[in-house]
Amino acid sequence: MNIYDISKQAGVSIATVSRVLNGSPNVKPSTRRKVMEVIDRYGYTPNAFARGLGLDTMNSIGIICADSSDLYLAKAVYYIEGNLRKNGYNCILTCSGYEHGDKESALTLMINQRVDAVILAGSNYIETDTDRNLYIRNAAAQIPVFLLNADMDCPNVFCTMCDDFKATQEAAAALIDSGVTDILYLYNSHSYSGLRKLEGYQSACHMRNIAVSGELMQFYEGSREDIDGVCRFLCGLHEQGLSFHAVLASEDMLAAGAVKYAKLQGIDIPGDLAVIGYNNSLLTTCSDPEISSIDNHLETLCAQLVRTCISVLNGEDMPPKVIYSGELIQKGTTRLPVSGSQK
Amino acid sequence: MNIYDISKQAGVSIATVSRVLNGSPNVKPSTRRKVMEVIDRYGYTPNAFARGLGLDTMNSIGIICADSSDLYLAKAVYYIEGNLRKNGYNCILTCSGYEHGDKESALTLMINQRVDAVILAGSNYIETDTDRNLYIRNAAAQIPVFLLNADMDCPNVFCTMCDDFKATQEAAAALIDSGVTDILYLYNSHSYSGLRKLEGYQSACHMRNIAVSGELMQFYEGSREDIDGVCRFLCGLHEQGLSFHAVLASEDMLAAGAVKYAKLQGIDIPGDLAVIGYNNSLLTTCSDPEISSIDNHLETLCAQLVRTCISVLNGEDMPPKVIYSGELIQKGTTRLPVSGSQK
DNA sequence: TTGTACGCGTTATCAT
DNA sequence: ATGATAACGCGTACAA
Repeated sequence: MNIYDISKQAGVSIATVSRVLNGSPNVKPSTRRKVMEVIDRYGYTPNAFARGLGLDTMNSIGIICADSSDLYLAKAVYYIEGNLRKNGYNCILTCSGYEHGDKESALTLMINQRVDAVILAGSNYIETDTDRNLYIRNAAAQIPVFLLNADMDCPNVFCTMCDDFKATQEAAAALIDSGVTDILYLYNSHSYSGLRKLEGYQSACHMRNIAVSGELMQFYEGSREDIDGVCRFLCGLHEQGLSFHAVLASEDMLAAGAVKYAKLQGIDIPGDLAVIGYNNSLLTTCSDPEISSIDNHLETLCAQLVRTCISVLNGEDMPPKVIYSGELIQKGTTRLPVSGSQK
Repeated sequence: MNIYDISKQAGVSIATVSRVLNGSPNVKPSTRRKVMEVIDRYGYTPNAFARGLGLDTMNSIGIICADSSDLYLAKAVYYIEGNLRKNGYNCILTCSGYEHGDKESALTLMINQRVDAVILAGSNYIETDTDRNLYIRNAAAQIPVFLLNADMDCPNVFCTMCDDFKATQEAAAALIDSGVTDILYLYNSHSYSGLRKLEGYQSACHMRNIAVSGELMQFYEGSREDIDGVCRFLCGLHEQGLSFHAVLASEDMLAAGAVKYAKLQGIDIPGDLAVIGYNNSLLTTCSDPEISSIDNHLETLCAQLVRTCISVLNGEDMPPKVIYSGELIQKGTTRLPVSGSQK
């Protein structure tokens, strides 16, 4: 069934059918009824490909993330997809992994699919070496690009992010103010936001006149799912004689490992070891005690990102950057006087 | 830049350009080089919409799941997407939620997008009332439908699943054989696989001549993310005087709640309470002790599902059902003599 | 080996 | 208010 068949059955031209289909006001009500009746009878829906060819859009938007099964990214994809669909857009999903080349080819593929826009979810799409971000710049020359939790100055690139620097800085400062001077900063990503968090930690130390020791900034190389690995990693540090009375982690999963470590070593939480995670994910409530964590309001971020996206596609002038604040949610692994987000 | 522009620049016809583009052998090497050179120079890629219109496919497949941020479904989406992409297909993702009407409209939308096939991930797409599965039957009349973890007899519907009945039955039997006669079965879904698991539990009880008490089969109505809610729920049962020395849960999240409950009540795990979850997800390792859980080999399932999908699209004759076995992975919340999967 | 011409199913621009 | 017809850009019979 195509538009010709419908037009014949309804005794009108294809132009009229098209008008009915697209809600044009220039159709006599009786004609509209007649056509609609035929459309309904045959359950006709216009061919999306032909429509796409004519309009040069199929109303679809690409979502690229490293790994949609990652707790945090999964949430992001979910929120973004839902919001986009509410606005009449389809979502083409690609998991690019963390390798540079794969990220680049994922983006190319997406553009060749002729999506209206592309969303890069996760800070890992921006690297410190600006040359390696060139492929995003090139993409932005063709379609608008939206970054979640990453920062890039480039025409047609729009960033929606949480101020990870400030959030981490405040959390670290709160820990210090509570009397802990040896905070272990634990991270597992060199991404843009990974570095911002690290800087936040360092900044807090400087502000409080505490020497930033290299040993207290530990990078965990293991799998993003290996909580036990984190536990072992910390036990290793412990055995090497490294002393720390707080763990500030760039991800909840690392914090969960820290809690396990403390239990294994018989260290009291939060008495002898405070633990703060990041993302305020399901992991924080699964752990015992529940993990204090920085919430970066992902749902709000995603809603805002999609709002920006839709507006840009509608030709509106939009700010290239929107920055939200994070917030420390205290649970069982800290006992800090005030909420870390109130400066 | 379109194919006409390229053909002019290369001094050939569009047919030749098309042949080069699609790797036809009937092109003189020198001509091919000449055309390729122009294509590369302009970075030309064929218009996907026009291609789609002509070929009646854009090589895209719809993935529908209730909630892509759910720990289990997120994994499923990830595995499926990766495998499909390896085979040259794009994935259009939709989260339908758990409401019947929304599931139906999600499927309709997908079909109108003219995807080559649609994958329904999660057992919640098949309901016990067969009338409510009619929309899937209708969809299958148009494109092949692939179900992950659900069972349906219908032409053009292909099911890839784990034998949840058997896995649960074996786990329950193992618990009983270890001396526990009051196993609390905890579940939160009336989906197809949810019921199969419940039946597995009941079957094990029957096999071991244990009366199946309605009180020992508890449905948790709260949020899928509220581990604390589960904990409170169990505390409530405890206060009401319900006695149970094992919890068999249809999902890891419920099991995590059970572990919390035991700790709160000072109940020894696994001594006085054994706990078994389902899915063997990240939650099992976050908990302390780590949670024994039934692994239904999701990655294998997804790989198989995609294999079937690709084969069907290639016109091969494929079995409508493929059923794998689950496997009990013992961790800290049980101490059963042998692996539950070896009967 | 290469080129011509048509079909794919829309939307949009003209007339009428 | 309605109809005829030209794009849209590609793949592909068919012809050469």
